Amino acid sequence: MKASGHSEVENHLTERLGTGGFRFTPQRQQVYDVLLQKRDHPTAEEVFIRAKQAMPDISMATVYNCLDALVQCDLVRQVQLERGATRFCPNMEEHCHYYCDECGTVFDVALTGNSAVVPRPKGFKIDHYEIAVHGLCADCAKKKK
Amino acid sequence: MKASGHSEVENHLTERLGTGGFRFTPQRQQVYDVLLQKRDHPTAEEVFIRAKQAMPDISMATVYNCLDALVQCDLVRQVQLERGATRFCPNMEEHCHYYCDECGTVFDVALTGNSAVVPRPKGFKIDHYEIAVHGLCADCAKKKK
DNA sequence: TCAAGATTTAGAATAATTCTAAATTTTAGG
DNA sequence: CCTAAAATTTAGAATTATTCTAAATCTTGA
Repeated sequence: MKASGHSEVENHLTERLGTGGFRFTPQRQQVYDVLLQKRDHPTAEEVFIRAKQAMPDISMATVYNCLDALVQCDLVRQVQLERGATRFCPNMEEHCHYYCDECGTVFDVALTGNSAVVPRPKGFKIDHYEIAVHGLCADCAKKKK
Repeated sequence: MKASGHSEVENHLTERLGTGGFRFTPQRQQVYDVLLQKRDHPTAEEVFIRAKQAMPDISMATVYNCLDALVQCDLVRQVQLERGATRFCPNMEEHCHYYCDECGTVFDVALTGNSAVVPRPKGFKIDHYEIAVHGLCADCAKKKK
């Protein structure tokens, strides 16, 4: 099932953009859609390629602009897992990223109540945190054995 | 007090390099020393600049080579906090990184027993994890208020 | 003492991101 | 509806970060 129908997601997007002082634009919607439609933590480059399918004239600079706007609106997270390109993730629930150092796959695992509580050092005002778990995914672990 | 005296750190370095299939070299020692001497999570560029003070002929490619070797030997961690340059950290204890989005300062906070337990998804073989906490450091939080 | 393999080096090449300036779009006010 | 101001988009240049390459140098073990 595709998250295609208008209204809900789109309203959310418009509202959040507005709150952040940004305008709604078709490009921002397109970029957000790309992230929602395939949640494989794409890089900006990959988002660009996918967005071009529906919007052939979109430019790389715009993709970065859109991604940055979405990040500032708390609709999308930036994820840094390795040297090189940043990835983007539209899942705003508390979760960790599991990264396979062998094949590069990334997946989310929700953080439930008791797991992962970070210390609160005096005076530091926490905005958010990112947990990246490195290792071998089930498939690669099996192959290596 | 500087961690200058030979033997201990140096032995550890030699041993770890050996285990990882690497040779001990003065450059690797120098790069490791730079990381130990000022634990402010420098980028490769910063390591390069500092290393050159004691070893003017060292090259950037060597700095990367040394950092990579140290990372593979579990003597150093790579830390990705923002878009852009990777940082390096010689603290191998379990800890989180607190990053001030305003001024860019980074500091470590040890993870004590009860804090931060990541889920163990079936089949995934965890190698290590990185926790990055974003927000405002005490100083910047104060100024903003 | 020598050959093989590892490491270093400078510089070129590539990749990722940011910047720039002009064109376009959108918005609010009249 | 019309217009000026502000935001956004665009292509391409510029910058930054990292990787690659090939030649020179250093180990190391036979």
